[in-house]
This record gives sequence, structure tokens and C-alpha cells, in this order.
Amino acid sequence: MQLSEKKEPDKGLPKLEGAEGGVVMRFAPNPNGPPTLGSARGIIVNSEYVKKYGGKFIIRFDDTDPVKKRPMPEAYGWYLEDCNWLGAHPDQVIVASERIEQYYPIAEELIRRGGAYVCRCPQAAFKEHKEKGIECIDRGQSIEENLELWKKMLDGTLKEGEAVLRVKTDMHHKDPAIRDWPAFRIVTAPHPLVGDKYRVWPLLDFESAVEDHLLGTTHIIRGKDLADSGSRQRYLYSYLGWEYPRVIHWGRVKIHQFGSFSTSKLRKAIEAGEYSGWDEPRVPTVRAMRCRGIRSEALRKFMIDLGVGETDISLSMDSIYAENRKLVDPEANRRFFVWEPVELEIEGDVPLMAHAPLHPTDERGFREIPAGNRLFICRSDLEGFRVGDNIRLKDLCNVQITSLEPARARFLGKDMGKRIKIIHWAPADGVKVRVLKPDGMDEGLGEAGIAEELGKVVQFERYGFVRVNKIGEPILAYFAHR
RNA sequence: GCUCCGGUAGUGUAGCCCGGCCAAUCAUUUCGGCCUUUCAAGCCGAAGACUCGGGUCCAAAUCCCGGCCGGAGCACCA
Repeated sequence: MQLSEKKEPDKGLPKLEGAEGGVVMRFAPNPNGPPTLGSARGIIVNSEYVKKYGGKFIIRFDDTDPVKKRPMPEAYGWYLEDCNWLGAHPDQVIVASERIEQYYPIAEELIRRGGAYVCRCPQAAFKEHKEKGIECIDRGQSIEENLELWKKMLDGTLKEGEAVLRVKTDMHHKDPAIRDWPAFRIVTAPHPLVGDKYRVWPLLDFESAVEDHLLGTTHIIRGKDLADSGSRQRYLYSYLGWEYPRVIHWGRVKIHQFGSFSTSKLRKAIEAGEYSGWDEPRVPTVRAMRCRGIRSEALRKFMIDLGVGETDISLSMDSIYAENRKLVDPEANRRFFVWEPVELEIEGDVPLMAHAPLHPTDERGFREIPAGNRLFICRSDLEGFRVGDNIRLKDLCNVQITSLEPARARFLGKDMGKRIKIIHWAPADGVKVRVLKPDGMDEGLGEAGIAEELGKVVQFERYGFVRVNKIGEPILAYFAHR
């Protein structure tokens, strides 16, 4: 009994320690672009835990740097849009830049409790102090002096770069990363959302730590890059008498097909015109996946299967594609699309109309495709032929190749003979189709019915699954996968 | 330089906390075969892994120590 229990493989996400009574979890992006596949992992896994244990899922925009990680006003909405599409409906949405007012009193309280001091060391000087474990003179200031200086930061007496508020940890801490970290600095540049309303901005460790407490966060999952934050923030929690949430870390994610993706790099590339936008197939964003016809369920299943290991992982889109194929294959209509079309002239009684099933197994009717003595086939198919070859034009008839240049054939019959090479084709008056792929583009001719598939995922036979995104001249489709 | 964290098949993952059911799970991938009016799907089969060295123990993927490899932090970025 117990033995077979232990054998049972764990399904889904690993258990969360101390989550039995429900959880409060958050995903905290910087809105400097739309969510990427990396963000999707955070959104999906956090929200999935909330679904599993009950509680609250919060989206919190950590947008407290108006300059170096300047937020994009549109990106806030993009996140919410993509969250909903991913099935991660937030119970609460927080914007840090709108909550600065709440941070100031906490900073002041921290000073009162002797947990922070205003440090006027030049950046480089402090760096040296930190390396050598030397306490600077400002560190010894009285609480009153610190409160006075804090006011001077707020009222503009102290200029940008002249002072920061530091949390007192331990200048002899064995890990230099933990020593007296900065909580606030002066930034006079306007913030895209709140303008020049504030000149003293919190840094991530302060903002995040305080918000996690304010929001009642029970569990934090964050990247390994923030692994030291816990140690830093615990000092602040201890000064204030708060209880620190449980923390889990996860490693860096890379995807073979995209490399590592940083939002800021993408943003630059888009601004430089290397990509046409945030949703084109070459870009690893959630919206690009959506436009390519990747289902959110496929992404969810994939991310949940990944779990939350601390190992850095380097994955392949193949698994996501395989997951998506299972979802999309039973639904997608089949259509003919001929890339690099070459005209084929056929002599004989070629049927004038083809009846092709919309789906190979699900009986949902037929497409009527006009045929006749002039058709188009793929250049790559033609190149594989020799004069005399018997070929079946799918759902139409059998022909024999009589010439390659120009491409000619003669009608053989409609009977299903023994198994011969089968290719697809496009009618002479087919519609122009352009397919954008992660690694390029294909252009060609397709059956007219493609124009009925706007917004849908279809399978171009012998080509792959695509999503039809625009009906026009040409019709525009994004490639999902084979 | 200081500090922290990882290392199971090509990729990802289960098992590791609480050593024996592990000649190691599942998925993907690749390769065969069957089926088939798509090079899709489906079905069947195969391939492929515990980073290395010590130690503890009757017994180690699992515990301990060390090496190697990889990642991260040491910003008035997030």
C-alpha cells in the first residue's frame, strides 16, 4: 500500500511548504515591454499555486525606476491582457509608482528605529567601503540627524546623487552583497505615469520588501538573480518586526530557438526596426505566441511541467509545439497552400472541382476547390520528379509527369490506385498567401477558402499549422509549428 | 577577489528532505515498423542519464567531505 504510494510520480507543481491555509502570491514585473515567455512562467506558476491552494494572485508593477528601466505606459495593459489570456486572472493589481506615499512613512519609521541612515558618500567611495568592510561617517549619525537629512532629500535641499537612504545591516557581513544596501535615491527625471510628483524613489529591495508585507504575501517565487534579496530584506523586516514570506528561487530560462531574451534588448531591437513589433513570430513574447496560434493551455501545461527548479534551463520550443499540436490538430481545418508555386499543365479530363475533407478524421464537410487543366504545385515537389512518374494530386486525381520544363502532366484517372506519391496543389486562381515564420517567410498560392479562416488556426497540408491573421492581398498567416 | 546556488538521457522533468521497492519516471527528441488520398495525427517498438573522487553504511542518485563544471550577486537597475 505505502509502497505503491511512494512510486506514484508527482504530477503538476511541487507542494508548497506551509500553503495549506491558502496563499497570497504575486508576480511583479517591470512594465518596460509586454510579457515574454519568461514572464509567462512567472504568471502561470504563481497563479497556478493560488488556484491549487486558494488565496490571492496579485500583479504588482515594480515600476520605480523612471530612467534606467523606464516603464512603458502601454505595457501595464499588455500585462493584464496577457495574464487573462493565460488564464491567470489577478485578484488585485498594484502599481508601485502610485504607492510612493505609503513608503515614506515606513522609511521614516525605519530611521526612527535606527535601521537606516542617510548616506552622502559618493557612489564609488561607498563601493570601496563595502569591499573593505569600512563603516562610513554618516553611519554614525543620530536618528535626529538622519530624519533631518531625510527631509532634505524629500524637499530638494539634497540634489540627485548627493544622498541615499541606506538600510543598516552589517558592514562586516561575510557576503559583500548584503552590506548596507540602498533603499531610496533621488531621481528628478519625470516618471511616465506620475510625472515629477516624487523626487525620492525606492529601490527594488525596499519597494518589494515593503509591498510584500503590505500585501500579505505568503510565498515568493523569484529568479536566482534576486537570491540575495531575501538576506537583505530580512534586516528590514526584523527592524520593523515583520514576518518574512517563504521564498523559492528558480533558475534562468533560455530557449534554443530564441536565445536568452531580455525585454530591454528586445525593445531596442524593435525601436531600431529589426522587428516589426512585439507580436511578430520571431519574437518570444506571449502575444507573439498568441498570434501564431499557440494555445494558452499548451503554455500552461508546459510551464507547470517545468516546475520550479533552481537549475538554469535551456529548453526547446519543440515541447511547447508538441503540446500545442495535440490541442490544435483535432480542431484545425486543412487547407492547401503551395509555396514557391510552379504552374503545371495537365492534359486530359481533369475534374473541374475537387472535394477535399476539411478534416481527415472529424467529419465536418468538404471544401470545394476549383481545379482543371492548369494548377500550381510546389517547386520543391517538382524538383523531386522525373518524367514518367505517377503522382496523385491530393483529393483530385492521378497524373503522369510528361515534362519537367515546362512542367507538364497527363491525366491518368481518379481511381485510388496503389500507393503513389501524393502532393497537394493550388488552383490557378488561388489566393496569394504570405506566411511569417520565426526563421523567415514563405510566399505562395492557396485555396480561396483560406480567406474564411481569419483568426483561426489551420493546417496547411504538408506544411504545418498557422494562424490566419489578416485577409488581404496577400493573406497574412503566422507560422506556429509543423 | 568575496559570497551564494545548482549539476539525473540531446532537451526538460520524477525520485533526493525521511538510504534499500531505481538494472531510475514521464514528456519531448531521434530512429525503425504499422496505418493513412498530408512529409500531420494515431498505434507499436527502439535509442539514450544518476558530474568526478573519496567517506559513512549490510546497502547511496539519495547522507558527508573535496574536486570539476555551470549560473548568480557584490548598481543611487529591475
